[in-house]
Amino acid sequence: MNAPQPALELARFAPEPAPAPLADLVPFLAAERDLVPPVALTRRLAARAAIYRAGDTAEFTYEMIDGGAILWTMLPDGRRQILQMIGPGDVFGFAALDQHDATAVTTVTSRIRVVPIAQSTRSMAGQSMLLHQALDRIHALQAHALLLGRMTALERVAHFLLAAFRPSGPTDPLAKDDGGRIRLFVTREEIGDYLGLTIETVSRNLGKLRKSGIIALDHADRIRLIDRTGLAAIAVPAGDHA
Amino acid sequence: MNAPQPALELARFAPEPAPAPLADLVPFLAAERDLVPPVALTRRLAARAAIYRAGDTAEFTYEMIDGGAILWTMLPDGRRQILQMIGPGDVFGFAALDQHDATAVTTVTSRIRVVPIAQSTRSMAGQSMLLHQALDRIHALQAHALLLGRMTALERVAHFLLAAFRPSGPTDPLAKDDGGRIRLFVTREEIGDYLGLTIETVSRNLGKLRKSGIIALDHADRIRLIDRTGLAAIAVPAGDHA
DNA sequence: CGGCCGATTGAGTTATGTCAAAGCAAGTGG
DNA sequence: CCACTTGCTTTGACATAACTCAATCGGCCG
Repeated sequence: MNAPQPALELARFAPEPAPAPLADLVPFLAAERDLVPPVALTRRLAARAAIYRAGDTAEFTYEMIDGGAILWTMLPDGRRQILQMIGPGDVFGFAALDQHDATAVTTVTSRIRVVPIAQSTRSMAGQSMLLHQALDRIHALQAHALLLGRMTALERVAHFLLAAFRPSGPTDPLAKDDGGRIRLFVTREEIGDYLGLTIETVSRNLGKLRKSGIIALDHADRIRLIDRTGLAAIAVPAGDHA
Repeated sequence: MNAPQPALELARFAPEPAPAPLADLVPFLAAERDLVPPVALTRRLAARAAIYRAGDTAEFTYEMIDGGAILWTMLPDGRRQILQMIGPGDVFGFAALDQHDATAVTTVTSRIRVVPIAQSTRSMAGQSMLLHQALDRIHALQAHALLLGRMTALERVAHFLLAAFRPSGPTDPLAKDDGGRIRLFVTREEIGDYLGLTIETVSRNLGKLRKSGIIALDHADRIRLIDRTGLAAIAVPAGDHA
């Protein structure tokens, strides 16, 4: 469980030519950000592009129009925890009002609306919106803490799948195809880093769900949901508690 | 790792005579909450008293004046995850604007300031305060996700101790005595449920830190910090990452 | 003093991690 | 168009950290 090979880790997580964070791509905003309200613009990003990185000054909030991204923190030795899978409709980047404490990277080609933070915090409506977003985030993080601290690998994977099969509501990092079949836009490693597991454990437990007839894996990233009730039963283990 | 004995769990977590949530103790606030600003009052609670429970209507925010509390969620089968250890200065109870998604219980005799939510959200200053509190919470929950998902038992215990030995800043569930010696107000079980470990693992790793001369355990709940640097080195494993 | 509750310690089990070898698609260059 | 490379996934064999079960210890309170 301890320190992996640094060189390898570095190669894996540092997008090689180190693409400039989005904030750098829109420096002109710095001048405009104190002007009239609707100062916001939409940018298109390629897959695996950094939106911002831990340590960057937090100057903007972002809204995922379409596409997907992941948000993560990591330990100095490279162990990584993915904190959120960002999908259409999600607002992010407001975690701290000074410096980002995590890194956000797209998983697929995405369109993102960029809004200066100052603009959001100025109006009552903006503040209220941010507060609601923040409370949602707290709720989700608390649920995730329960998952990371107290659930088995199988339960975690079931949870992930259940979220993935939600009818394309906000916060899914994947697009739903036709009836019940989805395409995953995240690798096993990302699923593992989200669930606090290794890729092998993720793979084995997906296999277990396949063998028990709850899902079908047409291909590594094409999954069909066969037995939603069964999946839900695993995700939320019934207990005779009051 | 699965479902423990329900009867036992129930007995452990349900404060026997089921004390009324704080909200019930101050029903008169319901009438006053729309009046002039400084409608807020301080209440004193005994140790192990419920402040609110998951499912209760969220009508108030709370500020711990002095004392301590823990905040938790649990699975239907009784597995519990403690989400926060609340100490003097901490504001809590605002996690959702409709229903509480967690349960808050004092660990020691406490004084708590109770403020109607409506009052906090009305003014710009109140909203701004809540937003800041929420962002702090997000930051802490993200750090905790990294701990739960990616750290070893020893690292988790080291983290907990480091937080416990912080100079009585907000968010410690324990009071500092004299130089470097603290008294813990939480049981091993609570530490375990906070760190995603069992009591035995907590105990063994405290023992390990004791044997390596980093802390001294005068008594189960009296700890002396001998080597802060050593403790910090364990909590944040050095890595040669960029 | 005796009982009780929490903590510690020991012994054995197991879920998950680690290391390593294939397997499989998709892409690339000859 | 095919052989090769590449990157991700799957599967197997093995190691181990953490859990489980159980006994003992140690304050504390009546």
